[in-house]
This record gives sequence, structure tokens and C-alpha cells, in this order.
Amino acid sequence: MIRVGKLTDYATVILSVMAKDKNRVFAAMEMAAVTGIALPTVSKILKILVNAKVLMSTRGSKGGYTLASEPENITVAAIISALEGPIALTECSISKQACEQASGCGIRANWHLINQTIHNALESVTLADLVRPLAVPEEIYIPVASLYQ
Amino acid sequence: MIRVGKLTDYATVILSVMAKDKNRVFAAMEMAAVTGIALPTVSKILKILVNAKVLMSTRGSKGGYTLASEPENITVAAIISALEGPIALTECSISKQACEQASGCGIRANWHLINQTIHNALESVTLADLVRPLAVPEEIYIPVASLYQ
DNA sequence: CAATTAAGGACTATTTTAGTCCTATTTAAA
DNA sequence: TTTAAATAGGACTAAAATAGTCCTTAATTG
Repeated sequence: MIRVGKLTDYATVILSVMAKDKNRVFAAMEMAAVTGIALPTVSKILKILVNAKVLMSTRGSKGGYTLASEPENITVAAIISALEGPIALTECSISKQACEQASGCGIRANWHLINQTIHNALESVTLADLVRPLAVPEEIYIPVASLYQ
Repeated sequence: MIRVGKLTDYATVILSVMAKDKNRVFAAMEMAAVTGIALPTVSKILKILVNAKVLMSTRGSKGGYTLASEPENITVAAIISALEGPIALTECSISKQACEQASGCGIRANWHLINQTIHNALESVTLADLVRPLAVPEEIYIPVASLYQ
């Protein structure tokens, strides 16, 4: 299975709750209570999302977290890369060095294509789509040839 | 990073070598020599690919492995799921049980959409594309709405 | 100034993944 | 019919990645 860590899954749960009431400020403790995820873990995720600019935070009493942009503008690609790093399936897609080292390479340029295809797919889905479960979005066309420029 | 294990990466290397000479029978030892991947590891991967029907094998002396179908008909989705299991980013996409257990769910139906989108993307790339590195394929359109039926 | 809340980082435990090895089975050829 | 060359299957170990926790510091409000 191509996988994404549990933390990323938790992040979508947390962000979905926040998106449903997008102007509120949520404290970490509150999110832990609502989602059932342990507080230290929720905190960790929230901090990561702030660093990735998906969330904004305010410290001090009455502080907490809010969405940094409209749910329509927060893509699944952004959420996943916040928690998992750059979207890429293999090392060599990230650094060419790693690629050159391995023998038998020359194929791997194509992982790049695969990664781009997936990245585009993930950019086409937003947090707004996630909280609007059964809505049918407009058709999205992904011209693969555009990846080869 | 959304990731795929090293074994999957190795598998693409091995399969690419085989696709370039698609009617030959390759022994595991030969593949190890050509790719530089250790023999036990190569063997493990080849066995997995046979189980997934991506390769065919013949035992005994002069035995070895061959592609089970034309490179055009072996999709990247097939290769990845052979090594990683079903293509899905989260547990709950595979079993609904896992989904129901977690609190705060209801969002996760949408992971299903994301998984389908990725799966379609991976089905659109074949082994033939991998060995024809710089060719520009025809445009491929992925109508996301079709996933909602 | 006290209470509340986030930031940052270090650390541990758990789980997954990679990699190896052993034994059994099949086939071809001498 | 025996030997050599292959794959099949599974058990096991080691290494790496991930999840999860905790502690100390910093900021804000009343």
C-alpha cells in the first residue's frame, strides 16, 4: 500500500472539524476532546500544521489555532506534504544524488512522472471537498503531457 | 512523503530490464548481477511478482522468470500493489471496521476519493512507459466525477 | 502576577520494512 | 537415474521509520 502516516490521517480529522466552523479559534485541548486523539499527539500535529502555514496560532490564554486560509484553498497535497514532506514515492525523485548512486538507474526518471501525476491529483482535492462528503465536484482534467515540459 | 518501499523501487528496475528484452527468460542470479541488488533480495521480489501474476516462472535448470504480459499491459498500479498491497493511503480505506472504530470519522469517506484518484493515475502509466523514458504519451484525461458513481 | 495556551525540542517505544537464510521442490541434461 | 541448476515458501534478524510522550520556554490576557 502506498501509505501516509497515521498523523496525516489524524490531521485530516482535525482540519475537517476546524473547517466546519472555520472562523473559530480552537485550543489543542479542545481538539483532543472532540477527536479522541491524545493531547500530546494533537499538539504535535497542530504545531506541524502551523509551520506549514496551514494553520495560524495565537498564544496565551484565549489563544489557539485557526485555519490560515479558506477550506477551498487548502489542498490535500498541502496537508499531506506538511506531515510527510515532499510528495514523492522514491528517494531519487527528491535528490538526484540518491538516484545516481544506485545502479541500474535510468528508469527512475519516470518515477518523476508518476510523482507529478499523483501530486496533481492531490492538488485537485481540497479541505472543502473533504467536509462536503457526497458532493460531486466538477470534472477535473489532468493533461499528463503537460508534465513533460 | 507518500512513500513506497525500496522493494517497489527495485521492482521497477528489475522489470525495466526485463521489458527491454521481453521474451527472454531471466534467472534471479542474472538479475542480481545486472542490477547490483543482492541476490536474496532480488529473489524475494521476483517471487512476489510471480504471485501477483506480473511475472511467470519456470523451475529447474534453464528456468527463470519472464513477463506475464506485454509491457503495455503491465500498469504501475499493478506493480505497486504487488509489493505494497492494495493502493490506499489509510487503513480505513481498506476495511470499514478500522474506520468505524476511530472517533471523529465521517471525513474519511473522502480518503476513498483520494485513493481512487491516485489509483487511476497509476493505472494510466505502464511498464512500457517506464522503459521509453522521454516519450511523450498522449494526453490522459481523468474525469474525477466518474469516481463518484 | 497568575493562569492559560502555544513553541520547540529531546527522548522512548513501537511498528514496519529490509534483508538474509534454510529447506523443499521441480526440471534438464549428462 | 543421478546431478546440477533453478524456483517456492517460509522463518528469522536487523535496521529504520513512525508514533507518541514529556519537559522547558515563551507569549498573552485578565
